[in-house]
Amino acid sequence: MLSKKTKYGLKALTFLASQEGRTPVQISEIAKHENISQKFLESILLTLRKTGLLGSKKGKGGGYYLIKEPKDIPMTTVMRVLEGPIAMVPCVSLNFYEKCEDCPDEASCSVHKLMLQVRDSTLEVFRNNTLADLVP
Amino acid sequence: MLSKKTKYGLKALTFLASQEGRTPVQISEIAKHENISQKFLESILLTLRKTGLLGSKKGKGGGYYLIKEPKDIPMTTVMRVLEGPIAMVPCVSLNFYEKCEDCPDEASCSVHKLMLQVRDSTLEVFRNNTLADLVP
DNA sequence: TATTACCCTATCGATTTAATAGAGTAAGCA
DNA sequence: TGCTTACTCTATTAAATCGATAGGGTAATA
Repeated sequence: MLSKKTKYGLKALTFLASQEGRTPVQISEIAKHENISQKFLESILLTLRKTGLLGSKKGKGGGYYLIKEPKDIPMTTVMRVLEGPIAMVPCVSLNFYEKCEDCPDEASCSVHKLMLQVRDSTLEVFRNNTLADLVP
Repeated sequence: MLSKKTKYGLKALTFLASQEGRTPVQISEIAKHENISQKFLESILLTLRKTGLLGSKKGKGGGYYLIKEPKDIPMTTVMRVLEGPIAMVPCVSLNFYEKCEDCPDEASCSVHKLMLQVRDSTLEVFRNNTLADLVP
């Protein structure tokens, strides 16, 4: 299940991408427009800034803005920052790999085999979509 | 993230599918072979029986067994029983649809659009795999 | 009729999630 | 300079979920 954090994050990014220029947008404006708890959104935007997806400006006329062009922001990046691993199981994750405790042999694991396919097909979707594709 | 319940359920089903005949297999044997907590596995197998995927036999020589042939058990069915919705968001779920509380218009929702693609690609994987395909 | 093994309910600790509160700090403007 | 605005950070919390465990009940078979 997609977390609210990811959902809100995606909506906020899309909203920023839909702006005319790249002038800072206040948190309160984003929160209001997307029906998001402002305080919760604050922490999400902070994460996105720390990862280098967003920039921020303090003081009057401040807010958050996109650093790169929407078409240069692939969904793989966004999803990994917000949701974490794209794979449904750590043992098939590219960026967050972990061995299963149970499961003596990965190669002969039925779950592994299936989830590998799911990961690849999901990954393809995210690779084929940039932030620009999400803007209505 | 895939729940342990689903993971264990898949492993148990695969193990049953790999058996020679369709004679009942004891819970304890499955649990031991797959490194699963026996009590936890009990509840999982119970679910699978109630859904009609497994049959059970009590008493000496009892246990669980597959009712249908592995090749006639699509992964879509198994995943929906064990994991629930295949979609990452209720508003794009075929079998567990729910409207988002926020989000005034589904058609223009960026998250909706993206998650629809993910659902379709994941669904295709599950439709192309039956239990028989999981057996090593 | 005794044993085996499935069946069911209840509980529990740990973790995660979503949200809230409140204080702190930097930037811009008069 | 001083005030306002708006981002920044820490801490807390309520609720939900997950994974696991315990223990007794019951039906079927040898």
